[in-house]
Amino acid sequence: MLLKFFNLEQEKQERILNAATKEFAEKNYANASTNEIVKQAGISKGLLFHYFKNKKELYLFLYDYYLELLVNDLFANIDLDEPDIFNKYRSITLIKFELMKKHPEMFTFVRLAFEEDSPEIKIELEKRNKDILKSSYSKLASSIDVSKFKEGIDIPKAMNIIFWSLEAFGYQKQEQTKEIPLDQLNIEDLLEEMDEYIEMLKLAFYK
Amino acid sequence: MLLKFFNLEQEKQERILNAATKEFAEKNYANASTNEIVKQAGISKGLLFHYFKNKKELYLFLYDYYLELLVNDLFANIDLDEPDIFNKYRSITLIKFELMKKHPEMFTFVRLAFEEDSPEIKIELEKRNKDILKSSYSKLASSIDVSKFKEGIDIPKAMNIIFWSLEAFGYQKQEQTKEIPLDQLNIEDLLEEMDEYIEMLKLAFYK
Amino acid sequence: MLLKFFNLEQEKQERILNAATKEFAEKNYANASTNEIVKQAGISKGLLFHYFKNKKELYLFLYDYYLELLVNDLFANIDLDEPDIFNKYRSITLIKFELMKKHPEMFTFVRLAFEEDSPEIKIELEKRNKDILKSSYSKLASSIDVSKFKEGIDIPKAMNIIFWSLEAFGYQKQEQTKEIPLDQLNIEDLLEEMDEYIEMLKLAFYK
Amino acid sequence: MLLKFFNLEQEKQERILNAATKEFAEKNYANASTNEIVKQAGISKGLLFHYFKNKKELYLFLYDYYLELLVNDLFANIDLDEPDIFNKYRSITLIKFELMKKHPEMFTFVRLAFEEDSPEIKIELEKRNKDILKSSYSKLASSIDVSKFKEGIDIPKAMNIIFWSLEAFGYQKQEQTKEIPLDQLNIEDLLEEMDEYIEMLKLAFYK
DNA sequence: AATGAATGAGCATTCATTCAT
DNA sequence: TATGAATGAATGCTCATTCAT
Repeated sequence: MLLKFFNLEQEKQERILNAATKEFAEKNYANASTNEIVKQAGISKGLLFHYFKNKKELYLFLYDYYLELLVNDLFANIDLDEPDIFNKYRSITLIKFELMKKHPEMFTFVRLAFEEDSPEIKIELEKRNKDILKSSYSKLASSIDVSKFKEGIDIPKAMNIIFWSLEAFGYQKQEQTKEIPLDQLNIEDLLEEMDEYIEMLKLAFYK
Repeated sequence: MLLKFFNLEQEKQERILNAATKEFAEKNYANASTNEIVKQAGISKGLLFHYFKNKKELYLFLYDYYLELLVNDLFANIDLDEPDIFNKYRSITLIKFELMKKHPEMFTFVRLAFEEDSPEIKIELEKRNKDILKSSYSKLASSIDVSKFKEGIDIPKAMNIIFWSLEAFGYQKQEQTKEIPLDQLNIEDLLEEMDEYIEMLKLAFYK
Repeated sequence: MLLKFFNLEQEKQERILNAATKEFAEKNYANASTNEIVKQAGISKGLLFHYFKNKKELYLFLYDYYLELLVNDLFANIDLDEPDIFNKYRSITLIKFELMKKHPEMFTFVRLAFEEDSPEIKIELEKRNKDILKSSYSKLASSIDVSKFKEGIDIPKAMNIIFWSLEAFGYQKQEQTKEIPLDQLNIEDLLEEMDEYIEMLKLAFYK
Repeated sequence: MLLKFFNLEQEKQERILNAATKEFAEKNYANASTNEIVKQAGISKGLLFHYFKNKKELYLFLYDYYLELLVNDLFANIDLDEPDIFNKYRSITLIKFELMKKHPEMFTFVRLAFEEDSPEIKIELEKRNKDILKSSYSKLASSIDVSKFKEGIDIPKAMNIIFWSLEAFGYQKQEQTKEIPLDQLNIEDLLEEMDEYIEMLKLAFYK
């Protein structure tokens, strides 16, 4: 059913995708207006609903589309066999910030999607996330060399602490840099601060 | 201007508050319908707007009302002079979960408020939060006995890791217990698991 | 039925009258809000409708009240026996402008009433005006010394031209002076210009 | 943006225009109900706002539409080079009454517009009128042959008197004929009476 | 006399979606 | 494939008026 959409000329596809992404990223699902989307995309009302049977499907299509893109980019750039969890997490963060710099609208869209409250959407989103996150997580956790951890430590819990701390650090930075124009975002500085946290966590949990 | 509302008979006040809280907690600000609220509260269209000049004021009233309630409850039940950061944080969590059990709708409302995207609301919310959070945080951090921390450790960073980890733990549990009927929520078990994390963090950062 | 109102303490009567006059003068009948009136008057919703059974009756009461006041003032200050139509009209204009200076709100109210479009009101207003205007006109026209007019002239028509011209002049001035603060209104200047028109009309129609 | 509207089938355009004109002419801007308009026009709520983004734009569209129509009709039927001010004014009046007979609702609408009090509208209307009236007036006054006026007379003032008197005459007649079914309006009689006024004014101001 | 809580029909406007062309 | 006219339920909100106290 969505093949139809991909048969459209590339350029029109992009206009539609960009317009929709922007609108959803600015307003969230419920507040976004299909009217605004078609206006921005320069297409007719009918056409949008020709390709996407309703607003919900359009939204979910975008979500799937970007999530795949994100995951692909992630796995393309990461060394899955990296045994050190800190190195691994460090590169994930690096990739994330670079993506954020390259595709800010997509990034905001996806982040907003995680906070989506509209009941119709929420359920669908959670379904998708459960699978994705579980499989991604296991891929990331798989090759970790647990022998580096101190003896007697509860390794899953330790990894949770590491994960939560670095995630929270990243989120905090994202919030702080929201006002800063993205092209001035200095990734070097970010990583430097992150490394200090990593050092502390290493000291805590590594032999 | 809001004194008017408090002069209403207790029972009607509650009906209105409950109906509004529920609606906002289920749908967020933009999606919530004042129509639905009055229907649920069993009052007329006009009455709602007699007491709250518009949807925004109603929402913000609820937010202020609950935030005060939350903060009061917190500071009434916490020992501010407790010098051990873990003990302190542990009791905060305990209070939070008990509040959640007692006033689940209020809790969801406030949590949702933090993720609110509607621009008109967001700004107002941020104004309120900046003050509240800053003052609350400083009250909580004030009496902490830093002499318990290992020599040479970056204490603010360590406290961040502690804060982030326990916060994330709480959040994760909240998510997991969302499906569970709240009256079956076993706080004992939660605390037990939390204590394991606390133990690990103590080992990591305390002398 | 309105006796009730006049039994109120003087000061409250005035507060109500002033508030209502101001509101109607600013917004016209349909747009005026009884809510705003009671707020301005510092009385309760119920009281207003205790004294005036509805908005319409309040409006019409004000109209009657002011029209009588206006007509009384006019006839108290004018020499009805003045035989020269120009002198007579000149003094009417003088009185009008002085009234306008003294009671601007009342004046605006009455002027607006003449342009009222709300169907319910319009009919009532027209009923009142027909009587008032007819009787006033005849009083004004009665003592006029027609012997001053040129022979062979159609006197009623000539008086129409005089009446229309001076009325239009007054209206035009009123429009022009709308922006000027009323206390700076220079009546001398107005009369001087008016006298030039009067001179031309005398030349045209008088012997 | 309004081209959309003109692409509608003629008949539906007219139904909408007529319904709106009638409603505004009967009730003025603030009191007119878009609900009533769509009901009268036999269209859906949404459609009206598909073509006119809000009530204000609809109103202003009608105003512009009719004013242009009026002005065009006027200038198409009037001899701009007619040097005699009375002849010129006489034909204007003739055209006006014929228009009134042909399009009574439009006429009432425009007349009412001049008395509009709603602030949002008033400003827009005044903007439009300032230009129109100025340019129209100058076109009408341009070719007047002032050599016909008596020596020593203040010509602008004389022209004011002429203008005011004939305008007032027209207005009075309009009021009087309001109750009369328009198709019985006898323009001949009107002109005859008008000519008597004209004769008096000529006698007064012409050599 | 005086209050102000309560009503509910009414308002303008928005919106996703359908469908004839 | 593409248009955009058309729908009508739903939205937040206002208002004059009533009525128990």
